[in-house]
Amino acid sequence: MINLREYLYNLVKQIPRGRVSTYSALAEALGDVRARRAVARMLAENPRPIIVPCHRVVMSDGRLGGYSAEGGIQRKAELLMAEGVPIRNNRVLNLEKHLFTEFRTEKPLKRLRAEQERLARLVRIEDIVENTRTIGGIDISYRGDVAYACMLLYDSVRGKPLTAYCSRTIVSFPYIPTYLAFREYPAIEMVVRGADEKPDIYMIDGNGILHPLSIGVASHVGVSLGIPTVGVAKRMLCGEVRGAGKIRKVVLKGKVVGHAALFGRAKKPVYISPGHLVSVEGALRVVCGVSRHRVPEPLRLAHIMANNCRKSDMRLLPEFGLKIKIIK
DNA sequence: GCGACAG
DNA sequence: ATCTTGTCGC
Repeated sequence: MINLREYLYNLVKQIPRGRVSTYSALAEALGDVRARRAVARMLAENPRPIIVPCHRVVMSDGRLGGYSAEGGIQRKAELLMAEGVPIRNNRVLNLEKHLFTEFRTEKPLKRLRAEQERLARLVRIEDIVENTRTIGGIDISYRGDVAYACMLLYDSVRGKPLTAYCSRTIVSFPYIPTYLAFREYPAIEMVVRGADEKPDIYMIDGNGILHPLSIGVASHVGVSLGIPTVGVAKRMLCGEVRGAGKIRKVVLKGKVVGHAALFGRAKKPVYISPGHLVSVEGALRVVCGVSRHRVPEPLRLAHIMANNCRKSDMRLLPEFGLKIKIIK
């Protein structure tokens, strides 16, 4: 996987002295304006200020934005003025005149988009599993760049958890809306491949085909590993909710791609969509079968376990009376 | 105040 | 997702 962070830092080095660029322009140079917040985050964590001149990156309206390096925003203003960029009231004057956007770039996010399009063509929305007796709920918790992933094997017949598989990995790819899978796939793959039990279906925290390119993290994982997956998200990424009642349809580009469902005493719905090798109705059925609270049990418990992994840095104590296995 | 795009 | 105290409600 491409190191987007270093790629960004190299783009920032292209901004000449006396010029400035913007978070959006850099996101565009990475290949998608959706990455603007990720650009801001990565620059906030810039380990080599001045060498990577992130002080030359400002907001689209000319305001300076943040500067978390030594000296703060005052220092950012001083550096820019010393380089000949006029600043008044923490704002770049005549931004157009000083704006640099002519980056030499291969727009790496475009390649990832192409990869998503390739995977999207391989998604199969049809039920291949008769009985989804066991479900593997997968969730990830983070501390900085450390990802604690948990797959919780859940017995949907007896309504109880069986085993928790936990792993710890380092992530480098930032969170960018619609590119979530590139951040989470490695950790998910590790926990799926490392487990010595195979659930009948996997439930993943995030969307399946309820995604602008029909390839949310659940579908991405399903196709990449050839496993049946269901996506369950707590917030809406795209599409429209139609109808009334506890279970409503979610429509995207004129097609029903999932459901918005209220479980327990929830006031906010969860958004259910097929990942791979399951139908829209099949995905809903699987989730309904294990839902007592807002979030379905396999994911709710996986979430708790992943959090425990993070807080204890993997020094886990037995909980819920289930088996815990650490994947190395 | 609006826009506010999963984790 | 994470940063965060006490507080509210079932």
